[in-house]
Amino acid sequence: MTSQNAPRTARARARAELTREIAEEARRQLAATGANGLSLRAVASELGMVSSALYRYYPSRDDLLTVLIIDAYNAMGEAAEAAIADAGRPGEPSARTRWLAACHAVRRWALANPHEYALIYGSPVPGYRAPEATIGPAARVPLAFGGVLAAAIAAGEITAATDPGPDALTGQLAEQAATLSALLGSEIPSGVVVRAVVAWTQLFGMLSFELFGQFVGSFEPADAFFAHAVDQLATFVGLP
Amino acid sequence: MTSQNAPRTARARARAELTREIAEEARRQLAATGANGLSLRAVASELGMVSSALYRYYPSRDDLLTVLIIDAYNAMGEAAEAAIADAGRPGEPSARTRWLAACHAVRRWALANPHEYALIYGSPVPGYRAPEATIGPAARVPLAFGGVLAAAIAAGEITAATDPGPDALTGQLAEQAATLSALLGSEIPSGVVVRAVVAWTQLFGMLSFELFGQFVGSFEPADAFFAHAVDQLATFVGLP
DNA sequence: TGTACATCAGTGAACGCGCGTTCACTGATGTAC
DNA sequence: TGTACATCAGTGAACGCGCGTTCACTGATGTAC
Repeated sequence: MTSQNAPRTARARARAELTREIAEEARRQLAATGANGLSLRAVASELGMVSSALYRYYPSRDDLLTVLIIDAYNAMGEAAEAAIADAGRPGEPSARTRWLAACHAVRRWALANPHEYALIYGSPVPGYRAPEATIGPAARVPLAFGGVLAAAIAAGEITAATDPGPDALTGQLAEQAATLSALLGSEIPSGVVVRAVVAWTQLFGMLSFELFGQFVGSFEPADAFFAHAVDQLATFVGLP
Repeated sequence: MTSQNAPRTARARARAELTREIAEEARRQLAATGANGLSLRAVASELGMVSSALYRYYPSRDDLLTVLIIDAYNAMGEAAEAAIADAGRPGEPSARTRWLAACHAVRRWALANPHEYALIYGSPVPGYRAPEATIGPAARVPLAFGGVLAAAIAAGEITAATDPGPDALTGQLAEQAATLSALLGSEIPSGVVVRAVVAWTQLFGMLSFELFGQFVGSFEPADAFFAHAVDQLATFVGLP
């Protein structure tokens, strides 16, 4: 996002600032109306410009959307990472504490930014194809959870009872889990990796249901259910 | 959807038929382009009519959308119910077999109808407020799973080990679970109900990730992971 | 069975809207000598 | 330090598109007597 050096000239400074301001205004409109309500004309006029001027900064609407998507992934990733770091302060924090803190931080972020959540975890925007630049930021949350697990393994905090016979993996799945485990750069057993992915999908399943209205009439408000579920799944993953 | 009696006059017959054909054409376009690509003008012209003629059949675009949403919920519900019924043929089917059959049926339907899945489980259509008529159909899938559980309880197939101390529920959650249990009209323990909802959200979390592209680069194709996960969660729910 | 009237389906034109994107332009800012 | 030229930001008009919805209308279908 930032160029190689701090901008020297007034022109370059103005450009950097406006590039940021456009994205910020777009984010504001996204938060207010959702991805479909994001209009270049509205963004421009809010900034006191004419719509065609935006093309000096972003080559198309999709590029602006990409920036918002990347920012949303990064914001959620940061929220999870910060929660994990903060849970580590008082002397003896267990991996489970950090794991649960990350779950709650992800939910807090999602509830505070429902349209940005929908942008990255809802139905894909029609006609939009995510470029490769989104892959890295999208991986931050899973990597944060993976980091907690890796540390837990290193500290011997994962109970061996979590990957016995029933977790024996077949061909395709075993390969995928091994690849993912290697990606996390650690010695997390495949069985634990798969259970973690189960917990990860459950987490986002709950959030989508809560935000998209599937809990209306049953587990709404979902606070208690959420807390209970992440707790049970932390155990499921093997965090004591 | 159907009027009280079979239509007598030619006019009434034609009306019933066209009402259905409009919805069918709309469903076709939804499947091809997604909810945003659904245009009254396109539907009308595909049927050889002028767009304003649709207003004799549906008062607005939102009403047509509502029909599609209800149909999608019903289709998925039927798929689950049929799978459960079919899993009951050969003499001694366990509740677990039926549960797993329902999970796989839901996934099969979702993969075959990705845009309809996105319509009901993706981000809400902007500006659209779901009317009460969608509540019943939306409940079919959860009710189908609930029915499997209720039968399992009646047959003594749920292991008691699934709701011990750790499943003790706090105020809000206990109430919600009791309400839901009563709604299923059976004696399912609250702890089992909550675990079933966890499994339910996990199921749809997986599907959304698979369909919306979050598994790209890790658990894609997701067949093996899906099978493994629903198996583990059937155990988690307490189905032996 | 036949006629007079009411109901209803479908037409075609129009309203009013907003969108992303292109393009030739002017005037300010920056750079090289 | 001053001048000549190149770069770039922002303008304003326009293109071409498609959308949902309204409305006065005509002609066919149905109904009552």
